[in-house]
This record gives sequence, C-alpha cells and structure tokens, in this order.
Amino acid sequence: MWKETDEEILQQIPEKLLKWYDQNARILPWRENPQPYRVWVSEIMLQQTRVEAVKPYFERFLKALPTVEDLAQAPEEQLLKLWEGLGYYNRVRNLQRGARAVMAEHGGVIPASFEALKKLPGIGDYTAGAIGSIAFQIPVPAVDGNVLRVISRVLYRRDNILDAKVKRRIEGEIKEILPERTGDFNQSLMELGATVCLPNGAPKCNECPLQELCRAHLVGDEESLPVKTKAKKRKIEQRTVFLLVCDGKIALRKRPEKGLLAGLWELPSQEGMLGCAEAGKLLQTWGVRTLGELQKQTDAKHIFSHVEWHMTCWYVEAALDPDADVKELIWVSRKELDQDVALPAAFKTYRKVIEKIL
DNA sequence: AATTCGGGGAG
DNA sequence: CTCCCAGAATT
Repeated sequence: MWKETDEEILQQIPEKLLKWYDQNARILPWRENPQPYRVWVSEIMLQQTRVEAVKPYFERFLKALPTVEDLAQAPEEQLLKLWEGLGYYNRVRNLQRGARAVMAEHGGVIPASFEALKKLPGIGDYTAGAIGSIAFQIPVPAVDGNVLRVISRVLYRRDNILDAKVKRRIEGEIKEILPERTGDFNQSLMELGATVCLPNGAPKCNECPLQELCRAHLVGDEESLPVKTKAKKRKIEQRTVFLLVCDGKIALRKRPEKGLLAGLWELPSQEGMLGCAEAGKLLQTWGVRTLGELQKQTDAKHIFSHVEWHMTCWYVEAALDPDADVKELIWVSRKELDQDVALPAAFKTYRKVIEKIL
C-alpha cells in the first residue's frame, strides 16, 4: 500500500519539524518566559480558544494575579471579571481550585510531574503534557486538535479523531518519537497545525516542512482530513430581555451556579417572546413599576454550542416598588458594571445601549 | 461513550 | 449558515 511504514514516517518528523520551528515559531507572551505558572495559565486559556483571543487576557490576568498564591486568594468575582468574554468560565474556577491545591498540597510549588499535574482540577491529558513538557522538559506528549489533524494527514488516517481510542493511539505514537527538546517538539506540532496544516481544506502544503512525508498530500487528499463525527443540531430558544433603568442604574441578575454561563451576571430575562402587556405584568412580580412606555430595542441573537438564543428586548425607565421584597435583581451603576460585574459576551449587543443610557 | 460547558473568526 | 479552535468535567 505505502512505500514506508507508519513508524518510518513518524521517525523522520522530529528533526524536520524542530528545524522548521526554530525558524518559524511565533513570538507569544507565554513563550518568552515559560515559567510553570505562566504556562499553566496560558494553557488553560488556550483550551478551545485561539491564540489571538488569548493574548490580551493573558497579559491582564498575570498582571492582576502574578503568582499562584495571588490566584488562590482572589475573590471569584475578580476571576470572572478577568475571564469575562473568554468563555468556558469553569476553566477559571478550576484554575483557582488547582492553585489552592498547589498551595495546600505542594507547598505552593507547581509539581514537576505529569501525574501530579493531571490530578489538579482543569488539567487533563493534553494540559498535563503541555505544562510538563514546556515548563519542566518532561518527556510526555501533548496531543491537541492540531496534532490530531497533522498526524491524521501525514499518516493518512481516516479514523474519527473525536474517538478517544484514536487519540490514545496517536499519543502512544508521539511518545515513541519524542526528541530531547520535548517541549519545543510538542509546540512545533501544534504550531504547524495552527499556521500551516490548517483545517477546513485550507492547508498551505507548499510551506510545509513535512510535505514530502505527508501521505495525504501525496494522494492529494489533505482536505478530506481529519475525519470527525458531525456535531449535534442546536436548539433555538426565544427569550425576552429587559433593559431596566432606575436612577442611573441598570438591573442585573445573577445566573444559577450550575449550567450555561454559571454564576455570571445577565440582563433579567424570561423565556418566550413577551408582548408589552405581558412584560409589564412580569415586571410587577420583580417589584418594578414602569414610569414610561416600554420601548422595543434591537433584537439580538447569540449562538452557543448546543443552544441558540433569539432575544427580543424591552427598554423602560423603572421605579422600585418600596413594598416589594424582591431579591432577584440588583441595580448597578456604570462604574460597577465596568469594574465589578462579569457580563458574558451574549449581551454585548446591548452593551452599547447600556453605555448610552448610563 | 455522549453531553455540556463560549465565543469568535474564516470559508 | 457551518466548522473549528493549544479540552476537561460530568453524566
């Protein structure tokens, strides 16, 4: 079938790739000074998140919380504010749980062991491999989506890369070819995937250091790889949201501690598309009297992985009913909104309106 | 093994 | 629109 075996191809990768990496590695903030804490924070931020999106968050986060101890002691509100807009908010909660574990169980020193790293909350196979190899030069693989794509193409594997068995097999194969510079090698595989061996049928094979090794390129079938099972269809939910303004403050509500956008703040809302009359009735149950007319604001759509919100929005100047004891809503000023409250990107459409009002 | 966690950029 | 991204935790 093939001229060379899988092993023969794999063994040629490290030398070629490291040579390429030395010339083509991007300059990234967390690469300049790869201390364990910096690598840890960067790897958590980079989970399912692009490099360009992470850059500004990384700088700000390290400035605010320069050490593991600072992170362990930070209030959750500060963590969420630093993570605001980055998504997957449990990452930062787990990061702090990990920091607290490091303080309590490792004397404040991040452990230089793959197994110990993997026991920390939020650190799985990939992240333990990345921190271990990059920060501690431990010879362990770090197989992410980039690596799975690169290896699938080079070896022309048509396996479903979402299958855990497929990932374990590739991890084993990478382990066998790890060179001395393990951290650089792991990064070079990811770097190739991120900058050359691009997904969605857009690989730049003419720039690729593995071109002459790559079976998929030899066959001319790079674009059909990697194979992945199809994602599930999204549900669509209609919601009515409210811009309630009272004395220069806007109403917010804290989301439940579990589930989507857990523990973040949001504009108060209600399932369904409420008309003017229904909306007014709902506001009464929140202890809010309306001073003027309810006005329609721009509708918005927000897409999550498994659900899609179609939001229609009412704006009204409100007055608080002094007799009503409603704890659901809090009223925040512009300053508090900017400094203290983490509002998910789902509401960024309304952000401009809010800024104009307050 | 399947689902659920965000958000943005590219085709 | 669809797909993907330096994945992990939960069910």
